[in-house]
Amino acid sequence: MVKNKKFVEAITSMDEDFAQWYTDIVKKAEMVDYSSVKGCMIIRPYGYAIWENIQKDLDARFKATGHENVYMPMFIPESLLQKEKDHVAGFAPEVAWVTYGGNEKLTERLCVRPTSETLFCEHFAKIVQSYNDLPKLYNQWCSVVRWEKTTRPFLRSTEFLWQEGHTVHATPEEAEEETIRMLNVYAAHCEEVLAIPVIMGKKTDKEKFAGAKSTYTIESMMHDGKALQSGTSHNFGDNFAKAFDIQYTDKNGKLQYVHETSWGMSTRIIGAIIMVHGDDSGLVLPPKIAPTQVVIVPIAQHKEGVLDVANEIKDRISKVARVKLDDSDKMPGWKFNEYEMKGIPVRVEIGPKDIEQNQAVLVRRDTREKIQVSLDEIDTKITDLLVDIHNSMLEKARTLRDGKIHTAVSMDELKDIANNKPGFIKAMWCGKRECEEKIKEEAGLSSRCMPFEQEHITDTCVCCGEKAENMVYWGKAY
RNA sequence: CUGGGUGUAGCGCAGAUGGUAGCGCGCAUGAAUGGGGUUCAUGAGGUCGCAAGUUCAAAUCUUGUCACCCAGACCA
Repeated sequence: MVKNKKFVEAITSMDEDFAQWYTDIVKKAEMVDYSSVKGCMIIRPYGYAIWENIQKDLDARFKATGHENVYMPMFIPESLLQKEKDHVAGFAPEVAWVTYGGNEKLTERLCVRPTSETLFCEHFAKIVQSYNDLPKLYNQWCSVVRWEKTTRPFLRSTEFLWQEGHTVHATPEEAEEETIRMLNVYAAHCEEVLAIPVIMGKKTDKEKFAGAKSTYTIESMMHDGKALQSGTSHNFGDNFAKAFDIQYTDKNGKLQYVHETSWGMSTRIIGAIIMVHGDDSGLVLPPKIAPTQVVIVPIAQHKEGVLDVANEIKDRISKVARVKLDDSDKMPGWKFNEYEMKGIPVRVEIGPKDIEQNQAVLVRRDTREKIQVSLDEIDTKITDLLVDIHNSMLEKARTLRDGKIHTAVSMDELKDIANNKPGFIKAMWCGKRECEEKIKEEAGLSSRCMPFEQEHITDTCVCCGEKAENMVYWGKAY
């Protein structure tokens, strides 16, 4: 293969090797670096700035729905973790343990939180006594540790950043309402901010969270057709309340168990942003979370007046967008490639020829379309363009995804599609775990969710032929 | 955890049968150039992942170990 030496920094084509393409992007867009601890990633300023923007939006949505932020310890005593049996069984295999404090061996080992249900439960048990204390709507931003066997930047790392919401309610109805409310918050965030279309639905029992009564999910599809669980919301019912003895006195003076929920979204979503929107030139960032929304590249900047005009328009654009002016001594072509790699939504080119005509060239990252605009209206044009870019990114992602959703009515068809066409497969399911496991084994597909928007494909289960209960999205997942 | 691959300068790589390390890009300085990774000159930068072992001598051979990549299994 002939490699042009000028393009040594170029990334692997996504069609050639999607996994390698992903790795190239996270490294070359300077989002992460590897650390010396297995599976742990260093989130570099550019990656972290994206996370901060995600945080800002989500946090506002949480507050708007009445939630308060708290912070729990990162250590959980073994005995506390043990209290809910399904929960321990689910997490124990991937937990990191602290056994020494200084030089002294601990009498009880502490686990580094893989999630904080148990800590919240212990706390809720103390602070909830009466129906007047309910609901408690808490959230925390923190990192958690899960000793995963296979790790990849953002998608699955040993330590990762996330938020976990934990709420307790007086009634099952309120808990269910909260669970769905937060799922909707996630879906809205994904579509309105990240331009990622999602499928909302319920997890099967096999796939639900350890200790939950039911788990709801938003599933998104990556460019290679694989699924990424992008956020989950769990209704615990009174499972944890019983294990941790979280009771309150109701209006009638009777003791009742609380009903609890938890919901989370993590830095994993950054992996989705990369794999949903990215292309062979690098990242394509949704404008709302792009650390820099507009980059100005002056052309022939040493020439009289160019930088003055560039600075002038920068000041004006800064009132409507996060803007950066690159007046470094690199070549314009170098800058073009660099900022495409970084996924900056809009590039402004301004050179002597433009200045003569009182104009600038806008180039949108998603379509690469070049637009000439008068300097007089550059700020309003950019405002509109950022909105337009968001909308067309969402539309494009939706179209791509829908083109990769197939339907199967028989096991043979299911296997055939699984082997030959990347994407999701809609198929009917009887609800039995055996069938789900058989589909995993024979077709390599896991159930992604039972979507809220059900379709009737056939009357019978794609696997066993017995009466079907639900339409399920099946797919290969990250 | 299973199978395959990789580890030599910031990045990408070359170093046959052991003899003490090289190329391209990048970086620094200067000059020209500037609308898609521009050019020339000069220069800096490496205990060859780590640890033992064999040897007069190890990037090279042996063993161990750590990390990363890929495919699976496991799993938010």
